[in-house]
Amino acid sequence: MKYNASKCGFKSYHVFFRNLANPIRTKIISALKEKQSSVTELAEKLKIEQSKLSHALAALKSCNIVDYKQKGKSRIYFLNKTTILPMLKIIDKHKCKYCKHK
Amino acid sequence: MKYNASKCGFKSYHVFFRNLANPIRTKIISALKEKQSSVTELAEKLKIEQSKLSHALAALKSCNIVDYKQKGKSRIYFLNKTTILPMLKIIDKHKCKYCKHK
DNA sequence: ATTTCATATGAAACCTTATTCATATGTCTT
DNA sequence: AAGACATATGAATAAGGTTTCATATGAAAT
Repeated sequence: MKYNASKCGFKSYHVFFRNLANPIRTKIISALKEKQSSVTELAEKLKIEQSKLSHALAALKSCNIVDYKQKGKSRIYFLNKTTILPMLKIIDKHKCKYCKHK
Repeated sequence: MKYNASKCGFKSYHVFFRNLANPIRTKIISALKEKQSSVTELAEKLKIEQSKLSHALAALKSCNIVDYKQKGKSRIYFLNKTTILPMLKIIDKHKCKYCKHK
């Protein structure tokens, strides 16, 4: 995937969704929902190698889904909760509605 | 992509998002937001060939993003507005916030 | 300024998804 | 039941995304 360097990494809906259409990236989101973390912390918690995480985080950041603050050598990534939490809530509700039987 | 035949086509967020991560599918959503339509109508309006649309609609239906009612020979597809409209609204807002300069 | 720790980046290999097109299925009309 | 119209489906190929791994960059400590 190629990421737009400009401030906003998407012009159309599908580019935003594409960013979320990946298991590693959604795992990162779930983790950051609980607690902001450095790449190393995410790597340990999720058992995902560093380079994969960096790639994934770059993608998420390109659409402003996450951001980070530098803290010493580490980058502490945090979730854009304003956008993402209500979004996940909608999906939970949707799932609930159509997957009652599971 | 393979679609789950069971009622609910996704177990994890990224599968739901993956479904929306495609320009044809988001175009269909935009079209259906305005007006429910048959495949032929969509084909004309969006200038997308029938077979592509059928594939795309099958994907969207697998996650209950659209549904249809049979009407004669045609299938009238309609959007699951309950889920999708608020979702798009969140993205619009997000975009607005980060793309002011564009 | 060198080393160490933390993270990012690039490119090839690999894997997944989309497109295409021929054909099948389904529904109505006659 | 045959024909016409509408949509779906399958499979090969094309297109696109992800993983991997080697290397680069950056920040702090010595």
